[in-house]
Amino acid sequence: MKIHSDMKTFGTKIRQRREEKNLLLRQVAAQMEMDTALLSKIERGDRNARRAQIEPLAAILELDPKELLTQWLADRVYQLIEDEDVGINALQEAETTYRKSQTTGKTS
Amino acid sequence: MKIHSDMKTFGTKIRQRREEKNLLLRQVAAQMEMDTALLSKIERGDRNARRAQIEPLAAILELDPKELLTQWLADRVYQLIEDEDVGINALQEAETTYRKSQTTGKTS
DNA sequence: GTACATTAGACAAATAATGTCAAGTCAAAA
DNA sequence: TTTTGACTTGACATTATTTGTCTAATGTAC
Repeated sequence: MKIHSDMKTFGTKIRQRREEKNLLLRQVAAQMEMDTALLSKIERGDRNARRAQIEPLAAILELDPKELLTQWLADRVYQLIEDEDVGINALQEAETTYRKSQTTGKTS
Repeated sequence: MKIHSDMKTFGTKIRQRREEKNLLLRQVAAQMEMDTALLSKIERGDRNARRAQIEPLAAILELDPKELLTQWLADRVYQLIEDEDVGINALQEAETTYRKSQTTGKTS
């Protein structure tokens, strides 16, 4: 699952922050009500956190939730395209679509 | 699942092409060895095709497989970010990561 | 050595995606 | 106005993927 040693910005970000705050995996995991092993995997990038776990995590680590979410989403997007050679084209196509949807303000 | 009436470029693309070629759903579906109903859903954008179905489809419809794949990927990327307001930021982050991975040429 | 933090791996549980079927709509032909 | 054919819908079954758990490692400091 991990591709580049330096690729997982989400995991490294939260690990870095956890260490800054001198917290142990098990402490954070407990607050998140998750298994320590799982959090370890998330930090190391061989599992993804779930969408619903982002905000709680940001709160515990005192990180900006939007930034963290961005990072998490970026990882997932990247995982989707990483081994396709038309990856960038797809990204740009998606971006166009997204921008359109924003300006037309459609929600559902 | 469908958000904007004009959003699903993959589905509309293949439907358009199928109609150009005057093929029936069941004809294409048969060649793809899939249920007609499923193909219908895919064309209408309420199901995604699988990755492995893209090339066969492109062949049947005589579409450029890379373009079709791009479209398919773009849809999936879009689906991932569509209801997040940091969507664009994530896309750009992902793009940066992707470009880096390309230049360093890492594969696994 | 023991103790503690983290990691790895196998497996289980949960969730999501994909596929199937039968019944439905709709339009055009008969 | 029935029938036919193409397509669609929705409920459900199947399969695949993701997420979570447990136990046993590894590594490091004491």
